[in-house]
Amino acid sequence: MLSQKAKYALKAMIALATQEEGNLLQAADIAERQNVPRKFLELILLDLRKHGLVRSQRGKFGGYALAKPADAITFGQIIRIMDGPLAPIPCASLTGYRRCADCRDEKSCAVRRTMREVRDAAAAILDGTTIADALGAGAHEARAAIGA
Amino acid sequence: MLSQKAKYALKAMIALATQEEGNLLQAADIAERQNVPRKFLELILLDLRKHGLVRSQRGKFGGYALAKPADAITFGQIIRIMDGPLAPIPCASLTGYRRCADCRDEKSCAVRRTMREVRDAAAAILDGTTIADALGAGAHEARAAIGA
DNA sequence: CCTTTTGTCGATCAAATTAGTAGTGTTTAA
DNA sequence: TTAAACACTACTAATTTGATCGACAAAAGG
Repeated sequence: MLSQKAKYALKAMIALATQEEGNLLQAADIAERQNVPRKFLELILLDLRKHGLVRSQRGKFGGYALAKPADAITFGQIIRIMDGPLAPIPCASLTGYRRCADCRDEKSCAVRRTMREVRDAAAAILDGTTIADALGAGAHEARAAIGA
Repeated sequence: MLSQKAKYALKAMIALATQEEGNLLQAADIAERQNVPRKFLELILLDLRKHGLVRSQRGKFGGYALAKPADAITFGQIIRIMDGPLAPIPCASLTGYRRCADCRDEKSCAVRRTMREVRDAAAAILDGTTIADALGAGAHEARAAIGA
């Protein structure tokens, strides 16, 4: 399951992407537009900043902006920051591998094998969808259609 | 994330599938083989029985068996029973749809659209992989290769 | 310098979920 | 009738989730 936190983070990033280059958006603005608790959103933006996805400016007329072009930020990056690995189970994760305590033989584990397939499929979509794709309603589909 | 419960359920079903037709396997046996807490496993098997995936026999020499052929039971069925919908977010679920409280316009929500893609990809794999596939190490891949 | 506005950060918290455990009952075969 | 097995209910401890609060720091403007 995607946590509320990750969902809010995605929505916030999309909101930031609607701004033109260099224009700051304030937490309170984003919170109101996206219907998200303001203080909670601040924590999320802080976290995104610490991971280099947004930059912030303090003080009067401060706010947040994307730290990179919208087409260089993927859903996968954001979700991994907020919720951790994409894999349904740690033993099937590339970025956060952990052995199952109860596993007798990982090599022959059908659960692991199938969960790896699920992970790969999810990662292909989430690492292949950028914040820029999220802006135009049909952008990703269009991209997919031409095989990009 | 796949819960321990769902993981144990999958492992238990695979264990039951190794038995020949009509042969019962006891909870204690499965628990030991698969390294799963026995009492917890009993709850899981009970749940699987109530959903018609296993049958049980009480009393001495009782135990559990699959209620249907192994190739008629999918990972998706088992996971939905234990953990609920496959979709990462309720608004992207087919089997357990629920609107997001904070959503202004679902139709244009890029998060939802992308999570639906993820759901579809996961469902394709999990509803396409059966307990029978899990037995032979390469069964599913073989099946996939011939386009079945 | 002072005030206002805004991000930063630590602490705290209530509710839900997860991963079990315990114990009692009920059925069945020998 | 007894031992072995599933059935069912109840409980609980730990963790995670989804926040909220308040003090602090910085930046801009008068």
